[in-house]
Amino acid sequence: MGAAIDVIAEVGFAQASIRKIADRVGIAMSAVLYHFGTKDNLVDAIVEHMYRTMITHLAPAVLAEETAAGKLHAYIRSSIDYFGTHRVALKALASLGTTYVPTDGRRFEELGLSPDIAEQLAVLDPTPILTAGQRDGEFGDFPVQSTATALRGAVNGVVEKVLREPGYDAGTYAEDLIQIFDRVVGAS
Amino acid sequence: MGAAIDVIAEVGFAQASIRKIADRVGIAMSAVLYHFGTKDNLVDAIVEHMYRTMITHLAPAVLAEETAAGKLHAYIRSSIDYFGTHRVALKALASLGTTYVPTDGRRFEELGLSPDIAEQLAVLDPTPILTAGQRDGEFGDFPVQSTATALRGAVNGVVEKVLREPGYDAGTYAEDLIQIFDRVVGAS
Amino acid sequence: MGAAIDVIAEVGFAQASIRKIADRVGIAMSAVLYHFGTKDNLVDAIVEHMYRTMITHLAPAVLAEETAAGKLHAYIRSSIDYFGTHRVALKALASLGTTYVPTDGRRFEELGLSPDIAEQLAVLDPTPILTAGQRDGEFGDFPVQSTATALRGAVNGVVEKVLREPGYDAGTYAEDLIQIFDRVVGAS
Amino acid sequence: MGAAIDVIAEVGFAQASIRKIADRVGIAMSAVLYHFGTKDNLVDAIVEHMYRTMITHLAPAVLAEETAAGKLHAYIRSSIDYFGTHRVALKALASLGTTYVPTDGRRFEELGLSPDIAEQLAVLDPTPILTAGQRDGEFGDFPVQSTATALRGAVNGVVEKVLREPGYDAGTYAEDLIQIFDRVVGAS
DNA sequence: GATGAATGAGTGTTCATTCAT
DNA sequence: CATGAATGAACACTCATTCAT
Repeated sequence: MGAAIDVIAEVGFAQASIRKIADRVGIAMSAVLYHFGTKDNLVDAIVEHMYRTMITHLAPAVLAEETAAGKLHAYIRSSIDYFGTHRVALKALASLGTTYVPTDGRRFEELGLSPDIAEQLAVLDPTPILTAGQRDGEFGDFPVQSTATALRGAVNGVVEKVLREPGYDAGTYAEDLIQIFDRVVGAS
Repeated sequence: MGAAIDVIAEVGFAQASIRKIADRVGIAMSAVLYHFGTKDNLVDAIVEHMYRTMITHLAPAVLAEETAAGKLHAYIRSSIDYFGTHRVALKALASLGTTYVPTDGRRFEELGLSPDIAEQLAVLDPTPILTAGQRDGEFGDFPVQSTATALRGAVNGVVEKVLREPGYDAGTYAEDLIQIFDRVVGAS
Repeated sequence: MGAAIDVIAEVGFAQASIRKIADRVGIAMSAVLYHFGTKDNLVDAIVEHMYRTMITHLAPAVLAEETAAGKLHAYIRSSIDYFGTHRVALKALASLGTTYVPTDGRRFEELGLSPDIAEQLAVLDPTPILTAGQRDGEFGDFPVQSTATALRGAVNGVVEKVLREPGYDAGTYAEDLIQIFDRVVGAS
Repeated sequence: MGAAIDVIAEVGFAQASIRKIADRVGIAMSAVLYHFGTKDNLVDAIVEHMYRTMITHLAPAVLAEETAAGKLHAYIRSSIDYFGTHRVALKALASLGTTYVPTDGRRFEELGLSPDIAEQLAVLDPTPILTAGQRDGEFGDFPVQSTATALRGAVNGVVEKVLREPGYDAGTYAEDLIQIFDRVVGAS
């Protein structure tokens, strides 16, 4: 699976044949299919694996914080840190997201989403943080939904940057983003 | 080319064979290759066409404004308006961006970029607007580069939203985003 | 047709498409077919043209001689001279001979052979010269048929040489060959 | 590979598609590509196989002889014998030689030439035999290079004969050729 | 548990030929 | 007289999948 992610990131999912993946590990192509049964299953497994990795990176940092501002900062910092340190996996996921169409009816977003994952995945959504902060008077007045969307976009924007400019300093961007969104939510 | 964009948007570039594209128009597959010569050329033409459409949508609105704030607002409004009204083309472009690897050495970003297009394309980058606004005292203090990246991310974020939620109200998001970034740049 | 010969010689008949030939002349591909009707007809015309060129090169020299030895020497000299000076046409003919299979039932040898050509083409066969020389006592004892075959092979051998070694000195080979076959036929 | 040779001989390399070859064996076209990977590789394998067959036919007979005359006679006899009994393979090789252009940069002559083959292949060249015979006084005076070229041409000439006249008696030609070239080299 | 052989569907591309203009 | 558009057949090649071993 590690090899699969590497290959997908390198050549894109469209060109990532099972044979190439197997060759990288040094086993026979049919061995891959023996284990996963189907290419769809392989993709499923990959996506699920990525979700889990992401969650274990992000969740603890956010949950450790008490205040809404703390959670917000942790969300931004750990997300961007994760994006900065997992470029290969990210590139693979980006390729999958726009390329792969499951043969069964499912949409891409439903892949690898066992119920427990779906639950924990909520941590990747800043909306609840913003809502709570506003409700508790910690934040000022601002449009919650749109700000959440903007925040997610701004965070994801670093992916593109990072893929295009290998030397990009994601850390600085994270701190700047914290300052920017503090201003937006009017953190007191 | 319209058909090609549709097909790519629907099934993704990886599954968008020339045959499927031709079938949609009702002509022979070889007729497509007769006109474009190569699948690469077809992609080139598509990308260039999209860039042109985008530019004709965005540039006039931005250039019509005098003040940096005006330009910023126009940039956000027209971008999101374009994204909201060209979802299919956008999905196709997204698929191309992550899937397509030109057979010659060029990188994806260099596709369809005749010099005149590259020049005009600068209007899609908010950085010069922010820089000018700050220099002329119209805006306050904020990290220009990171804000530009965040803004682009926030704007692009609507693409994802719009693709996932067909009924999404992009107009409201645009106005919210204007308000959000006014606060960030400290527009006086 | 000149262009056709050039193209065939350069890329071989298998890769010599009508379009490439037309491009070289600077006319439309369909114009070629307008004149020749069919690729088969084009090949026919080419082969016939080559035969005519060959005959006009070889026949006069041979016919000008009175004695069998003179004819033999002229045959060798003019053949090899022709091969040395028409390498391109020769290469094309070689490619055609081994590649082209007429769609109608005819064999390759029957191509471009109008009756008048077939008649004159006899001059390319050394057999009658050898037979006459032996009958008239000018030559000694030797197996006519096999010597004719060997002579033709030896003469044709220069084609291969000339194609492989661009600088090959065909003139010397011709004189050596005359000496060699004088010895064989026991020319008095 | 046997089937491939047959097909190439019958319809010429240009028309010898992988599908036709596979059909003759009764397997799927993709099975051929599974084993050879590429049409180029298939041709490589064929050419090498032919060289090996040729060498095992010719080399022993020539090497068994002690004298230059003996070697010369063996060369002529075994070459023509091989040509007479391997007409199909020969026709295929002729077609390949004039039609096939390797996709990588190699020239046709470099195909299938592993070093060991190249070494043994020297036996197909009569030049060393002639040189040695002249040096040791066994042969008289004659132009070595041109005679070698003529001899090779004369030997190859039988291929054409044999392909055009299925009943041609190659054995007699071989004996005649021995007699002819004995006269040329002035064998004592 | 793992593999190599084999396959059929599908890919982009080339080509000679037709045809309306 | 000549052309550009269009086509169907063929091509080499890739791929996920099956299956006997």
